[in-house]
Amino acid sequence: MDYQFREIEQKWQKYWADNQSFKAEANSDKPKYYVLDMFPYPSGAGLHVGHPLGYIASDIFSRYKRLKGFNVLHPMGYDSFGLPAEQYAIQTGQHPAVTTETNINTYRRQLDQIGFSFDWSREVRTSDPAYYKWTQWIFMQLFNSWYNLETDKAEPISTLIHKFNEAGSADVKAACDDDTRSFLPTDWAAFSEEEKQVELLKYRLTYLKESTVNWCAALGTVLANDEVKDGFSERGGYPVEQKKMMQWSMRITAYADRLLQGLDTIDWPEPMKEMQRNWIGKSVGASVKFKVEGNDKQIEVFTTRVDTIFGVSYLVLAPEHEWVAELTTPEQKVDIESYIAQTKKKSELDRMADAKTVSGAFTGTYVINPVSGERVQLWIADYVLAGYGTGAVMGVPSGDQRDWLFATHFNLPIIQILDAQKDIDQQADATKEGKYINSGFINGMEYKEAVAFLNQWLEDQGVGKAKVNFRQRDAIFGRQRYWGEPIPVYFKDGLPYLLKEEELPLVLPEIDKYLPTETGEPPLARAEGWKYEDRYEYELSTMPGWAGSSWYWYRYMDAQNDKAFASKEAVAYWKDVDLYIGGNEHATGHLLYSRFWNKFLKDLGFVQEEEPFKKLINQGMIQGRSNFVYRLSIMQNDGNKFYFISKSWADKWYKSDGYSQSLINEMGIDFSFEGPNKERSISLSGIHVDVNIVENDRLNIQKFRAWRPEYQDAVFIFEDGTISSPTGGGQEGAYICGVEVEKMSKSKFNVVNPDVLIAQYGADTLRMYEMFLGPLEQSKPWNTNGIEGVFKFLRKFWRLFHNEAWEFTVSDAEPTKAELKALHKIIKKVQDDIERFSFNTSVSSFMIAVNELTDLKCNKRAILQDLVVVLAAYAPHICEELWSLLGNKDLSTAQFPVFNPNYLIEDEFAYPISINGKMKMNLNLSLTLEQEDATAAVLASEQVQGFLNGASPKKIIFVKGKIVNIVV
RNA sequence: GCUGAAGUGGUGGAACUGGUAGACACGCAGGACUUAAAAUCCUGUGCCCUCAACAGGCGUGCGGGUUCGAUUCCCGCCUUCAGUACCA
Repeated sequence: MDYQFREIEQKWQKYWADNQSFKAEANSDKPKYYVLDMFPYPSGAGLHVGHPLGYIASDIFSRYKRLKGFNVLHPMGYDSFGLPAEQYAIQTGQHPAVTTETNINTYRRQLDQIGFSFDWSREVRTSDPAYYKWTQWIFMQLFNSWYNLETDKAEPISTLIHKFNEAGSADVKAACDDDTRSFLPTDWAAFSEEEKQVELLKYRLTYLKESTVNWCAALGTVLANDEVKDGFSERGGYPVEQKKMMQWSMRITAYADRLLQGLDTIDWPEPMKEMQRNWIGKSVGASVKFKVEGNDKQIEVFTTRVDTIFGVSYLVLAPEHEWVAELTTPEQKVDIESYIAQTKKKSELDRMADAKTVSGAFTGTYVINPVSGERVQLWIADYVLAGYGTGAVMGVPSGDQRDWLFATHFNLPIIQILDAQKDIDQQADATKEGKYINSGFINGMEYKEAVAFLNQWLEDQGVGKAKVNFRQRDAIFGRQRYWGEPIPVYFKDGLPYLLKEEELPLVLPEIDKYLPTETGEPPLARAEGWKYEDRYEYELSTMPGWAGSSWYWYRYMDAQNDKAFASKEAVAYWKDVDLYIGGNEHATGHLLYSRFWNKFLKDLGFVQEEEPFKKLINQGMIQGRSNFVYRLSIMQNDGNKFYFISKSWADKWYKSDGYSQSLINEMGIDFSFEGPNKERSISLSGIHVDVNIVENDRLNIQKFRAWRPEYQDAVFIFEDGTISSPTGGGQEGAYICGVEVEKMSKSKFNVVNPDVLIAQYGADTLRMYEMFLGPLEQSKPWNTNGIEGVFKFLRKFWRLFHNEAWEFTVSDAEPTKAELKALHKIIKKVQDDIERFSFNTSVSSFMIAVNELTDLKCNKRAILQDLVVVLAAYAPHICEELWSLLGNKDLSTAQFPVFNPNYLIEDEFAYPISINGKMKMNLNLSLTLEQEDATAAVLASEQVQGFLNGASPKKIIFVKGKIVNIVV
């Protein structure tokens, strides 16, 4: 029979499901291999053709590893809490759990059709109480922990309490809030329970604190920094403002250094690591305190160039700095206030666009440089950010271009501090070369010496010290939304307390509608009678979207466990993710938070590895490829007329800059409008057309007529200039559409649904075609143009096993040398390609192999059986069918054929002969020949002599098995 | 501006450590089969000159360099995409 992909694919998908063919073994002698996909948020739109790209790649890898003898864990699940379901619930009143369930079913159906080897017995859903019980449990562990800087890890809060009891706060080195109190053990003992809790909260790894948050009024919730783009919410694009609120936070900054160091130990794409490094933003420098003249305040600044401190000619505060009002002299008050008013008006976007213009205002106050005792002016300026460092900066115009511009603009002194600084009257020179001048006690020193000396000096004087600063802030961990994990906390006397472990999960209560209350409280406040022990108010925020995804890979290891998030044995066996495939949009969100929670869980001994994802691959984005038809509209006195003109005519139109009578004549259009503004009554517009009725940019006229009622009688001017008959029918020319690459979206009619392609070509073709498209990591527009080629390949492959009458026929004859060579070439190629994630090149190689074997008319079992296994990871259905036709069972338990290099050994090679590096001809030479004999043979060739044309070779390069180059 | 990735035929792309640039596929053109179309199969296909073949010239964003030999290495520049944004 011909290749019947529909029946074959359905048959084997059912077989795999019925037999649980891809269930990972819990205990196995085989080495483990864990392949993870970033699990999807099940959106209402379902999968488009871009989503499965990474899943296909990881599936090929998983199936390959299985054939190579690994116990493979390859699970799938759903990140099923999230805003869209809730927005939909607000609009329709439908419970988000219901729509989520529907969406998941759609996803599952679509995923199943593609033939993935997921172990569905381990499926997880973050919105399932059996799952979020453990998300809540981890939250509780974080609440019950503090970060000990001495041991450099998280510890149970009990060890901190023990320290407080024994020695008070003195010996404690912790990652904590800035406003912790100093106390003796006797003070601690005398604290009330409430006071103790207040103090401990400042140390906990998740804590409640009044913080400035990104408040999005339109979404009614706070957003994390990585959910805000240019002052607008990433989702929806609503304005975001800064607002002070009591919020749960995660003390991720405690792990900043470890998150940074860990990057050097993992195999991730460099850009991804770089993004995380930038996000964490570590800078090494010093903090220095400047005394304010006539006030007992000290302004602390952070600098990465403490060595330039003698060059300070002014100090700047951020306009939002809380001391600004107090430190402004009465004379300057008007200036400062008008400047602040001015900066407040500027949105964040304006501030960015304005980066080049210098602005600021003098407070009238002076501060004292602690190293020189000099008094310098205190300014405010919006180039200083309140949120970074201390919100105060020292200005060193000779060494920093921005400071130089500021000083020049406001006529402040520019002091040279290094003898190597050049042209500082033209611009700043940030060199670290040379020796210090005008720099008091560091005069004559060099950079390294000066930094070390100053850091020590500042510390001795108590006016500063070496300091490391991070850009990263603690992560806000609460959303004023319904569809998320409830935070397992209740409040007693205004203080937060955890639920008992056995009270988990704290299940989301039912509410009447999914909106904030009239008083602005989160939706959970609507839940009637929802109180802890019927008395205490629960926390009304829910967890942010990233909570459930920050540990899910552990749940897959032991998904049904109700005693622990995963058993110790399961964690000990699977350890970490060997290969993680997903998009790079999660660089600073999910991937950072996951590493943070992982390190925390490791500190407490729940998991074993410092890093959860050993190797990471980013699949590129699939963009949409939109098609256009060009509609020529003619407004005439007797009504409007429309012509759809094919692409080359549209091109001509645009080239002639619009209206051209000669072009209109050429197209044979009757355009008899007379009067003024003739050219304005005719216009051309490109209109998006559904890509599903276009094939290879050629419009399917009939489908187009049926697409929209108004196109039913459309008139076309085809590529060859002929005009369609208004009623359609008959023989018609080609209408070619225009093309543009855009985001894949419904409104652009460029969404390609995998279901459609699977119906037409089958899952195996889709899988291979998605890989064939290009390197996995590259972004590219989706283009269905080449899919036929892949489908033809699979038919050709099928054909190898069948005779002219489509009867399954294989021979048991001994394979020839050429056949073995073709086979072993592909074995090696696929092995190498998969190991380096170059899936596109193996698809080409499969085509070559099948072409070769077709030419050889090979239908030998000895060859084809191995070929089936080699192709199995890419096109599992057709291979499983052929495998069973060959009389075998369960391809998933087969072994990948062993490559034998002997079959590839050649005794001759067609050497390319080049003259002066230009290839001229090929010459067959024995591969046993060495330099001397080979060159002799080359020169003896008549053809070579012909090319030399009498010239005598100066030198002959001979690279065995590669090339001969004759230099004349 | 900074950081990162990329730039190869009409198109997607290949060439893995410097060694035959354009594999494989799409598209296109021609042919076979067919009453016809579809499907299938065969042939050709980087560009230029040439009726054509032979031969030749030019060709991996641009300009240089290293080398017997560069898509690959080095220097400078241009363009596109992504991330980031006054980070002290």
